[in-house]
Amino acid sequence: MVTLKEIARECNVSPTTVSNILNGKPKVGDDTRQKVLETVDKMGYKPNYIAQGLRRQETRTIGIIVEDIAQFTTPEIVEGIMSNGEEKGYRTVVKNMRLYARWRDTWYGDENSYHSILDPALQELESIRVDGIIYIAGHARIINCFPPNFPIPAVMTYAFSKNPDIPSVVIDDQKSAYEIVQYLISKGHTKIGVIGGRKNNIHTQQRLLGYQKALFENEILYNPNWVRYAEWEKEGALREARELFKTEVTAVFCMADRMAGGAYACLDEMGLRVGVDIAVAGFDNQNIADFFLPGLTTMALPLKEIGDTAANILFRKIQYGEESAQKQIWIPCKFIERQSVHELKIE
Amino acid sequence: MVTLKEIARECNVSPTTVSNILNGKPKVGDDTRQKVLETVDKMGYKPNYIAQGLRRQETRTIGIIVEDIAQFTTPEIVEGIMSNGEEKGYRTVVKNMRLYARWRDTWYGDENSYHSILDPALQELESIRVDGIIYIAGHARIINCFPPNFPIPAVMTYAFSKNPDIPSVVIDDQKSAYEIVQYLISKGHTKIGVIGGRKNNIHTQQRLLGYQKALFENEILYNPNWVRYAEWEKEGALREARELFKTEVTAVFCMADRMAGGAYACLDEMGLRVGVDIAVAGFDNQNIADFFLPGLTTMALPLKEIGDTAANILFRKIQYGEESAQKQIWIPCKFIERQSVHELKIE
DNA sequence: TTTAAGAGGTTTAACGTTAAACCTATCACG
DNA sequence: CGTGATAGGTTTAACGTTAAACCTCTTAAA
Repeated sequence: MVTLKEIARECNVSPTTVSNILNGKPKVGDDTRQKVLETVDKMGYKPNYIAQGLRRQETRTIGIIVEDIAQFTTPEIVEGIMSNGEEKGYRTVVKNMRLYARWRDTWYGDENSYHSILDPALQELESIRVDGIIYIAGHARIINCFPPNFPIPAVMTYAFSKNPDIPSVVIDDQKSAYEIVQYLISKGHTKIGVIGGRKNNIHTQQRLLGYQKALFENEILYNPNWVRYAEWEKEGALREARELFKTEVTAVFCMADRMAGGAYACLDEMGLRVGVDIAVAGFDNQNIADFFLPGLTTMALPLKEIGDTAANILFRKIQYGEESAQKQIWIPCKFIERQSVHELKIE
Repeated sequence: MVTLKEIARECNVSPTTVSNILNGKPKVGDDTRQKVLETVDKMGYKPNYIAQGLRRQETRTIGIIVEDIAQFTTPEIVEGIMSNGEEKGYRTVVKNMRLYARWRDTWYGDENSYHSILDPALQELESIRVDGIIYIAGHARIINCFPPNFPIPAVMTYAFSKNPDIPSVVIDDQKSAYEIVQYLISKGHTKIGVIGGRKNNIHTQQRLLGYQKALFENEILYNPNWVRYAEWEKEGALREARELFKTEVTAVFCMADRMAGGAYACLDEMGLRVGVDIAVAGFDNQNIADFFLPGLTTMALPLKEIGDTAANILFRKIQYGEESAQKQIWIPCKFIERQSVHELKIE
């Protein structure tokens, strides 16, 4: 590979001059500049970022740690970070922990095995000397990821950090659930079932709060028998839906589109029609939602915005040392209306 | 950050000795080794990969260029590459070109604007001094990506390279299409429609060949009126399905699950039932397929395997300079049976 | 007793770039 | 005519690591 020195020798100038020209420093003659630029082009010189990084003591690289790159929420957050970083001249390195691939059902294994995956990843990002780190959680909860006094600027997304110094950018579960349940109520539904995710999961809890708040504000009594839990999966939701639809509910709020799939399947079994006999609302706007028949009304996760916001916070910290005042940023989801919720006729 | 020198001073040995210990070189005394390792641990030393890379002239990093990280085929290929690379001690850097985000409908813009995106990405990977590059195409075709005599070992996936020196790992469209059409025929269908992707796209062409081959082997006449094209999207497929189902076809082979969604929607409009009145087969096994009602019978793309295979070829080249004998590797898809294809009753 | 072969290191230089300090010729101005 | 400023450079050293060459002491064998 061609180096600065070779360009310098070819042009009879010092390497420093070549470096100055390529970095737009002043104090270079016009003809020298032109000759050097021509030679750079001719010899196909590519700056060596490794050497630059060593000398400048900054890599202009940020690390992204991802619990699972194949998890449907991840790529769009990554995209949000990358397109923000690109504007500011930063590269990105993605480390994939592949948690789901490793522990499909338990998701985080125990704390020890989680750290046996995480620590090498963190180690490596430190060794690459990234200027900052963004962590993308997969199936959120509170994560004990960055140790106290972690030396590299870092931001958590899609989950909260146990280390309170680390800012978190998360979706506003409660508000979003509140909104979609309000919508169900506005369509005349009052007997509204819920199929939630894992029972003690923070998302499930928050969305349940939003549901309760909407009921409360409309003076609808909360009925715990209509609230069921299904581990975020279609099969579980199918199982729970079979029980739920034995009651008099006219609508169901599923906390994931995947689980709405279970509700659809159940209603299909029963010979009932979604959006005619029973209303179904989802959550996520996962790409599957558009393929349901009828289309699934749901809340779209603001994934790109999460990535973008996290990147903004990180870069403010990297570039100006600015600590984010607000440690927890809640981003609202966006309501997507399709055809799975009908107006309830008043008898 | 702690450096080798500081560890060395602390232990009263030379930096070389510390380096030797950390790199498992022989010729170090047991007590020196132990003292150094303890100090490394105590002072929290993290090797500086930047400096290592400069000195060793290898970065143990491979670059992945991705047309679109949010494209559903991409993350799993990336995962395949990463998990292979990780085993061999290689890091990965992902460059996202975001082609789809930029040119939603045209996909590649013209050759010039494509290169105005690609070239900086390639440049950058050269500047990082990656040891090798894998390109992941999004919406495949033949791609003019790596120039002749490109100095870094490279592999193309999901599409062919115009540069014949670059090995390509692609799915075996023809064989896979052949298989699924054979399956339709085995269920008694002979009047089989097709909804293809873009007309001149290489995938469409190859899958059409597979379709024709299956017909031919079963002595079924090819009827061009039953073959329609829909730009890989649901809406187009819905439009084409409305025409197609005016004919006497009893089954349709859709070249993408998304397009099968259009066929389902059309049959729903017509009050016909998938897997009872009309059989539908898809292609991709995109995550949506499992949510169709009834579940969509389709061919699963071997995405992880593509990534894994590409990485193997690349590492053979990087580590042993071994040129891949076979420049084009075809990986077959896997048949996934669900309920969208029924046995045709003989009248 | 001499020699050879290790064990257990150390010293030096280099990877490619650039910050900081330094040098020289030219020109304007009091 | 001397001084200072400026344009247009050059030289040196350093970023953190490691390959290669070198050194010294001990031990065993001839």
